[in-house]
Amino acid sequence: MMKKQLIMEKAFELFSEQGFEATSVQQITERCGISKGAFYLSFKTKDELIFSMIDHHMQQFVADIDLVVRNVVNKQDLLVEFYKSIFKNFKKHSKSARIFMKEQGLTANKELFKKVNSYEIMMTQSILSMVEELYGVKLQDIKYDLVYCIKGFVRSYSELFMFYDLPIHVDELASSLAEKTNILAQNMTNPFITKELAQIVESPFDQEISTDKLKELLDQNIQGLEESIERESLVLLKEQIEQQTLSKTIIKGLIENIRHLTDCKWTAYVLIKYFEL
Amino acid sequence: MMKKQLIMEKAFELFSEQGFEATSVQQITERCGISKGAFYLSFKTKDELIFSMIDHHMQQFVADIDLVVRNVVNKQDLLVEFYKSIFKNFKKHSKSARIFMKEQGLTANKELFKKVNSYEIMMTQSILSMVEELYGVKLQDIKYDLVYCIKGFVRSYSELFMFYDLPIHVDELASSLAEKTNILAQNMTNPFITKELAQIVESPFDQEISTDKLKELLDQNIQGLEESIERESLVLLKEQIEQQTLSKTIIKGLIENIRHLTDCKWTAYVLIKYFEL
DNA sequence: TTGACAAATGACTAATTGGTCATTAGTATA
DNA sequence: TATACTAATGACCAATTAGTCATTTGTCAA
Repeated sequence: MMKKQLIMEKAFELFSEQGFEATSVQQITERCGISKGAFYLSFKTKDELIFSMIDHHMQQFVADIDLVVRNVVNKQDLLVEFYKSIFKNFKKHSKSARIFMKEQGLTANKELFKKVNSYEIMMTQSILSMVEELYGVKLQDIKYDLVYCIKGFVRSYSELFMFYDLPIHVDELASSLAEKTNILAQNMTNPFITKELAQIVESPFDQEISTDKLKELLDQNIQGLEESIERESLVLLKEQIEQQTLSKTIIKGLIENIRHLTDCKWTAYVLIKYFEL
Repeated sequence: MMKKQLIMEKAFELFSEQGFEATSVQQITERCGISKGAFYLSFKTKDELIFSMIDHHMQQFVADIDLVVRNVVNKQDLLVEFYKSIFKNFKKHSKSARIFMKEQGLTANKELFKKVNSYEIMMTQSILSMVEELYGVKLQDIKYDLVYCIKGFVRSYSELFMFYDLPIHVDELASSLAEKTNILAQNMTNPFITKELAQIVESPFDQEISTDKLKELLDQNIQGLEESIERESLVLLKEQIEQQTLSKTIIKGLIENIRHLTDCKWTAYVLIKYFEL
């Protein structure tokens, strides 16, 4: 378990230096200071490593956004907080963003594409639920289009973080984009993305969370922890999956208990979806 | 010359199927029905092939946009025509767009990055000049920001062409985005991208067109043509580079003569910049 | 100290890579 | 037909790749 993490970290460095296919298992093991055989004890193939890494990074990203969107108290600040969170993430993880968000297009591997795409869809859904929260039923017919605009802003301005080490003021950027978003929401009359179109785009790669997968996920988290409130929360949550006896409020509380752990962000996100909180 | 084209075409197919590094010279030559040696008669290395392909496709793209931006008669239609042109291009060349516009999967090669980046900058400058044409001095302080919004729209909505074979109505999309752009232009008060920031982002990779390179380019075009008005125009234009004796109007006309040839689009674009027309 | 088991090694394989070059095929001129 | 030339070939090379497995090392309890 420890070793897996080491490999992923070092591999990540190499990927961001040289790119995907250009990095050999040899190089990874050298930088880790382990043997080739040891690598294959942790990962069955090189592909498995790549898949794990994408999961890891995308999960962090998606979960972070969703957290902000769901938890902002003041509706007035929601947009600004959303943009702030997203660009702070870009600033912090610009390398992984560069590798995983952009590589989408040219990955030969169909499985890989599907994976990245499914996370992209989750992100889109988070944004959509934010737009609904913000503008309610007022903007039923333009909300899908607005989501695409927001995604466009994010893509375009994130370039500033990805390729240049500029001293960007995230707060100013966020409030500038929030203004733009509001202006569009209030003035747009001619949307292009309709509900139907949005559904077509989102549907084909839709991903369900199976009970088994979720349990597996929890087991992983549990194993990595010593006796603690967080660990116990996880154990309780796992029991709730098999048979839900506690109230939603209590379950929500248990999830809150684990949310602050880096490795549990994703689990928390999935649990919220699963229990429909 | 003929063979170069064949190789580039077939290689392009393979790249869009399997990706970049995953395609071997072997595979390319097999699909072309030529030997390995023959490949290395046309290109010194595999990298040279990649560079040529990027040049070829990006040149088409950039030149097309610039042409539209410069030549629309009715200022009212400018925005719509711009978007229409760009998305028609995406629709037609979705594969190359997918491969080459998504730059940074290829971070491995610094030279490659610089190349793609320089084209990106040219595109940005075309958009900027459009914005200036559209809104004049009125929007001095938000024009750079507006350019980033436009780029964002393009990126976000181009996704529809890249990954899904949807029956998109380009005209509707264009007018929808034109509306958004105008709304932003008229209501935005809080721009983020200032002139200084824009200059920092654009400057480091600035690319100059050397006289020699331009002559080389013309020679290439001339060689590929039989006796014709177009060919003679090119010859005359080459003379004008060495010693400019004709008026700007005449030179403009000569450029118009060659513009319709696919292989001369780029040359026309460069010539216009060179003679400051 | 011994024995049992898991963790880790790195030499090895088989396949593939980009690139070379002595050789051959094809063509045009004399 | 003979000569001179270029275009094209594909066997070959050294380097590198992902992945394997017989062997060694480390770590326990008895």
